[in-house]
Amino acid sequence: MSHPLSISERARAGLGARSEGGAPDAAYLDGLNDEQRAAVVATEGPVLMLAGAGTGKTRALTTRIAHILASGRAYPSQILAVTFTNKAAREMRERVRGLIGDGMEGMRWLGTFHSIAAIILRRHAELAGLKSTFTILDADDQVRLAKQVINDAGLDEKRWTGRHIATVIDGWKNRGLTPDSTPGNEAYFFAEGRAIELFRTYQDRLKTLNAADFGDLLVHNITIFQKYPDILADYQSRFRYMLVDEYQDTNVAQYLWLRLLAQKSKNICCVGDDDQSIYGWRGAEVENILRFENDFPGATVIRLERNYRSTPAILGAASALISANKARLGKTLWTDRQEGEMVRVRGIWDGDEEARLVCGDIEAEQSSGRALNHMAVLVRASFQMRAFEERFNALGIPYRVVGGPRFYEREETRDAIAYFRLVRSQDDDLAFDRIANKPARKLGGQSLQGVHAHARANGVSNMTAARELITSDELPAVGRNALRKFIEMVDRWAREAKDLPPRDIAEIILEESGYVDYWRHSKSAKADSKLDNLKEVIQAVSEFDTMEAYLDHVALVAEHNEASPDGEVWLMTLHAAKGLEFPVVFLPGWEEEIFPSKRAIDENGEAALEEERRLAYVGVTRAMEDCRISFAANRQVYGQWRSQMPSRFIDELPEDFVQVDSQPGLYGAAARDLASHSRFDGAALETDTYYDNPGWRRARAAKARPAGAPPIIDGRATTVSVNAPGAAKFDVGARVFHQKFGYGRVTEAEGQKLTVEFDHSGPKRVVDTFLEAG
DNA sequence: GCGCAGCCCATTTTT
DNA sequence: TGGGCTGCGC
Repeated sequence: MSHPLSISERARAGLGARSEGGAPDAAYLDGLNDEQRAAVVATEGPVLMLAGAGTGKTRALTTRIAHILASGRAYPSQILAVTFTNKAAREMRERVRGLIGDGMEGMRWLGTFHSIAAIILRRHAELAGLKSTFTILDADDQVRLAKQVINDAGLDEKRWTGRHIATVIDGWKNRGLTPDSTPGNEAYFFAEGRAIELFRTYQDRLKTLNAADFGDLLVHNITIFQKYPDILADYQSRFRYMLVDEYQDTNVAQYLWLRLLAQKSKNICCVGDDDQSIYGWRGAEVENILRFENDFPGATVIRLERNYRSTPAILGAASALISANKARLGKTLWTDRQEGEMVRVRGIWDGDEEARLVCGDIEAEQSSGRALNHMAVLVRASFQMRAFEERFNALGIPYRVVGGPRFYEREETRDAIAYFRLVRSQDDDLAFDRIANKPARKLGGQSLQGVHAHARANGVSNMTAARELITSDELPAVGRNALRKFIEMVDRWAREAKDLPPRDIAEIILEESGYVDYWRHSKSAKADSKLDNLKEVIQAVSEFDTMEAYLDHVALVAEHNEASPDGEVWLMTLHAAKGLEFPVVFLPGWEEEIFPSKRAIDENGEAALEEERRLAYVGVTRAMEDCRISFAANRQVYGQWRSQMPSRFIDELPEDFVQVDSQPGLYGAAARDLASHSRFDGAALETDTYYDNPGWRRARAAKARPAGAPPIIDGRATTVSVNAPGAAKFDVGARVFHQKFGYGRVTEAEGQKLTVEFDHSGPKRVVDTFLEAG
């Protein structure tokens, strides 16, 4: 393959004669700070741009692209710019367009890792044993396929779930492994030691289905690059400049892919923030960014540390928090802003109360003129959302949950797409299975089992098996006729698809298949919205020139632009909040076992704890003006009341930037007084600042600390001491009483934290201040 | 096919 | 606690 430089491409890019040397005084450099400017003009050789939260990294990145183009270093088609999300890709495209005007059509290598890898793989599909029309499977298909593989292997599907094996296989692919290169010892614990065998079967099945899953897109690329040096060389010389966004989130496969491509030009600029690496559990390797200077010798490292987003208190709190991590490159965010509120930390009696107070704050902000969409509630896990949703509904506060079930994951959209997939690629058994009898067309379990058995016995796809079966008498006449009709339909659509625009063919398929009628006649309450969604599908299809393009879009751009009205409070997980910013941010549920998540730590120990801490850092740095952290002393989790400890992250916040508004005595001597009330009036507590003054804090700390221990002197203490260590008031064996759990006996004491065997609710960990002598 | 009872489980989820 | 899945009975 050759890559002639088209003149029109140059013209579109607005390029004059190519000139060496940049134009450091060009207008687009105006308004950049020194570091940003350095990151823009350091075009040659490897560059690591360590860009802290809110430091204008996208601006630097897009200006860098503009600079490369404007200085004639490369044509748009010679720049590879990869992101993780479509949203980021879109934003980058728009912003580069804003800088250079036209010429963006030539920038065809700006996209997500997966979309770019898919383009490359389609060009060389046969080298990976696929046809260029291969289908891209989504996560759901992967699980279903994995399930089939487990069943075929005769393993117990309950013991080894499809999801489990799919996750294991995905993990290997994230590391760039194939069945041949996966170390044998890794499979030992999975599926009776047969995991690699399952991996191999899974890959064989994919080939038969003419399909690739997400991981394959990258792994096939890598395999092809390694096996065919001429192809690799071709891309190496094409991509003169490479830019990578969110480098801290790259997995091994992506790293290998980048390294192969960058070997020749070495002009690779990776942008990221090790402190915001929160996808380790999905295969992201923070080490990639930590190791950058070793991987790319002679690399220039540029730190963007000037923050344009947040107040000094927010930055101070975030910086102190993240400094507890060991595995980091180290950055210090600063701002020249002076003004701003302290970060507020509030300890609250229980989870419901927390939701009430947060929503009360939101209403108060709203009535003082703050727009609802300038506020966000960020939680660790989605189960925490319910309390807030209930409260929002009760108060009539409009809110928006980010990240719920997505358009392309809904049943009806997936069904519709399965029809399209089958028409395009009749080997797509997953699509076949999904819709062969949906709507019911008398293709019951018997007939389909017959199809499967025949397909497996002859090593052919379900469609092919079906074709063969209708000419034999292996199936009962009813099934045979149904199958024949089904095949005829699919064949007819496939013929029509050659001549008709995708929108028309989509409509024909959905109508003639009876799928639309299926929902029209459905008594389900959801039928109307399903029908609306099907219309949406057709609408979406009509925006594409070919069905192939639409299907790729669906697989790779699993998002759907839905109207996003203003005037709604945002409610989402911390993960979903990455990359966003809000004037006011609420961070509830900062309690041990919830945040940091117990499960994460159980699974991954210290590394997971650091990742949880990065998540906390991401949360705090989303706030522009006002950050309000809270924790509850009691919380219902899975229907059980639990006594909660404040998160260790609370203790890591610096006192200088934090104002504590704990409800009086939650973790101090007044706990019993407090506990004797049946409820707390949120409004009263909010104005109750009596307990929030240094004297009270000192008194509280003094009461809590063991006799003889030095007092905490105000101003000297470096952390917030809501959780000051102290001696337990009760000895092991003591009878105690707790407001929620009743009577019990102390079985273990560790500082103020006691384990109590309650007579009726079993063993619990509680803080001694909640207990009275029983 | 459907409806219901019982059972199990329960982070995060860019593509 | 509650949702999602399964298996059973019609």
